[in-house]
Amino acid sequence: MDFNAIERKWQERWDKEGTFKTDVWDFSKPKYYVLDMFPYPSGQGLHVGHPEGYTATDIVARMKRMQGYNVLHPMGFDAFGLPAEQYAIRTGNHPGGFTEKNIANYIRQLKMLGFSFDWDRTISTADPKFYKWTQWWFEELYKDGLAKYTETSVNWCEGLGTVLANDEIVDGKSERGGFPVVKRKMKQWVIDTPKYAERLLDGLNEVDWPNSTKEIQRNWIGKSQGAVIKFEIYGSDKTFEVYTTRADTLFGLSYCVLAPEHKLVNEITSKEQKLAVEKYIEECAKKSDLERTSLNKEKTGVFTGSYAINPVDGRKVPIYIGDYVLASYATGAVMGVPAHDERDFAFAKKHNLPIYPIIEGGTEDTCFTGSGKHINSDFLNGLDNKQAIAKMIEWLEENKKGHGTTIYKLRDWTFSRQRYWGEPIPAVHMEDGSVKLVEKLPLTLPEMKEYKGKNGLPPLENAGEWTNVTINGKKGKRDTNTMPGSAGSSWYYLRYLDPNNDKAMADPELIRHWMPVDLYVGGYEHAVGHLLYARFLNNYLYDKGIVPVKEPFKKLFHQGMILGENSEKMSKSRGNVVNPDDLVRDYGADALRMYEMFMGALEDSKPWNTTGIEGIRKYLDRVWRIYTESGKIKDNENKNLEKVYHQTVKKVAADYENLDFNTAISQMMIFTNAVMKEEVFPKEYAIGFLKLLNPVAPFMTEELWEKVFGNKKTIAYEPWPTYDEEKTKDNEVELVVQVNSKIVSRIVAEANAENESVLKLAKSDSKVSELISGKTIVKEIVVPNRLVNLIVK
RNA sequence: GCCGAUGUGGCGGAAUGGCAGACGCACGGGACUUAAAAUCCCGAGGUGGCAACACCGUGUGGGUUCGACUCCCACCAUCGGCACCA
Repeated sequence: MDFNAIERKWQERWDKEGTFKTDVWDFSKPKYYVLDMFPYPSGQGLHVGHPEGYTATDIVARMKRMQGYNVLHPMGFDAFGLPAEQYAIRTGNHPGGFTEKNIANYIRQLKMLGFSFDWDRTISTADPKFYKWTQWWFEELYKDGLAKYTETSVNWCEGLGTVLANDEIVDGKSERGGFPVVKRKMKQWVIDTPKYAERLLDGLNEVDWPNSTKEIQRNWIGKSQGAVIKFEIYGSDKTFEVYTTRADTLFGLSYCVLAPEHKLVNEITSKEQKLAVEKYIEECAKKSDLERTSLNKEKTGVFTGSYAINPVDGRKVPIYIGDYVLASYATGAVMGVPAHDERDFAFAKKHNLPIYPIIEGGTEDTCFTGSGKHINSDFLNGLDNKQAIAKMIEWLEENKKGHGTTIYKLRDWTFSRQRYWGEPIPAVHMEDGSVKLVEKLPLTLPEMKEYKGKNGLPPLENAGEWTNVTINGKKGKRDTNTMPGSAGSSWYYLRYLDPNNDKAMADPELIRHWMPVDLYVGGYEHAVGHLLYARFLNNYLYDKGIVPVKEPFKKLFHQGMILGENSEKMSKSRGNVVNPDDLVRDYGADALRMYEMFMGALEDSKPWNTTGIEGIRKYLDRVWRIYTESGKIKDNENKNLEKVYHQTVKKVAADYENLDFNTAISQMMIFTNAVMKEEVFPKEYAIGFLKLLNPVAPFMTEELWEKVFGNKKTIAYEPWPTYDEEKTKDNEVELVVQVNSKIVSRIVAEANAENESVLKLAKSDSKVSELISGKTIVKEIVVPNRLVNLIVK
């Protein structure tokens, strides 16, 4: 069988006949929206990991079509990104051309692999028709006060010459390139995602997502309940606030620490300490995040010369600055209770500060973080931690010294990138310092002679006239930053519904009909970045009445990684990369799809094995021969195959639905193994099985559908086979008989027989009766159709 | 350190609390062939035994249960996430 020729034939046929075009306005059938995370079109083309997730969704899409759903199964390209920009810098060519070429190659490969995408709806985030609407929602966020242009402390990456968001940093280095990242103050566009923190947390309870992903998002949002406590400064009218989850330990206070960047530091530093404090601040500023965290476990700090007054007992305690306190979290100041907090303990030890135990179990020279009764704590004495926290917050609120509060770790979404190849931020900075939005969208990227930024400034600074704008006679300058990669990917799933609409993101009626996405499959690495931003934006669009649901992705699944044959991550340097083009040439797309689905559970990482795909190729050849050469397919019945056929129809559909493709394929193999033993393969079963196999191996099954059964129309919309539950079961079943939980025999009984008769049968078995004779039966256990267990003494 | 996941033959992996190892790969034997490949049939967790069969066996140690890969507790290992978040 010439699988290459067959696959080519059907690719062309599907293309020509528009087999997989979706009429999104056909509301007569139930909808099913099945989506893949769209790829960045790199110069290398697809790697074998891509077809894994794409085959999974394609199988579901194909089955759902046959089950009568109107299926939307689109594909597009996350086309802005660093490699294209670096290519442009290197060659002087526009990154757009490079990107388009890569997209064309991706489309070729995706068609080659037989994915049933509707190619009329494909999108590219770098297309002005698309990013017009990325810019549009940015402007809406600005109007609603959620996008802000402010001076903030940002993650600056010198190596990339740009600012990065928290999720783009791994171990204090940039995710791309691994360059060091430092904190820097810059005027930046940021989006107020923390405003949605609570809702983003709540929404996780509504969605069918992997637990671990939900947990990662919960940790990232980082909800914390505690109290803000207000401290007065001795001999001054200034105050500052600390945040603590352990308000109950206020009686154990021995000092306070402000972050080095805290705005009060200058004002409260005494003359004597000024030099030391300034030196310390300077040292901190120079350190990267990495140095400040991992290399600096020692709790450094400097005394400011000022004292705070403990609001609950009036005692004076010294105020320090120390970089273990983060300016960006909560109030940027903490209270030091060394007796009951490990970090405070380490700090106190280093700086010779007193330790006041206030919970039973604590001492003056240890750190006790457990629970216990409070002591030396006035009105808290005798209470446990939980009661004491509540009581203290009550006291603080009554005395106006503080209040209970909830805070989140989730930070603003840093939205400016100092790059060329991204969506231009549609804002103009006027001479008077105000910001005006660009009214006519899209604001397209200008052509450039030079794509590299100069002197640490964004490349668009060199765009000449493009940057200068006059609005109502007043001069201004365009924002020269571009948006992050996560901007376009935060809403692309809406655009597939209506990719050419120039009046809206998509027609409101279509959004109402098609959202949410029913199944979304993509890599685990997006567990926070993309998946959190998309949820944020969707929630926002929900508030604006644009989207009918808060959560955009009802069911989410992460495919695992395909490792090299040596169980290591595939990489050029390890020399263990396998290429989809080669595999399709040698084994066919059907075999590649089927093998990747058969390797193991979709979510697991699993090593590539060349003999494995050879085995699948042989299996497909065997199926081909059964249909074309065996002469077994006849109109006759064959009772021998009845049960296994109905079981197979049942199991395959259920497994596809649950994305358990490996066991679905096993079941299909069990079925064909049974067919191999028979002389007659009833035509009804042959057709049914072909339909079951079609989602996995679409090319070969289309060919057999035409060649063997003489059909002129595609199999893609043929009704999905049904099964008869009764016929999946045996009339007779074999039961295991145990005596004292040890298997001693097997009996054959009628299916669903009464327990009484099964027991009788079991006891009459010769081996069993031998073992139980002369003994007392203490207990009789019958598991219907499975087992009998007799406990004897 | 905290959170999450995983641990089963030579390998990839199956098993609503009920026959562990389905299905496949690799392997061994056989048929076909002058021969090889392909194909088809058969075998196979480990140990002992000619064999029937016996014993052992799902990371380790306990527990619940008539019965545990499955549930509970503790521990070990691997992977992923967060990490001075007060």
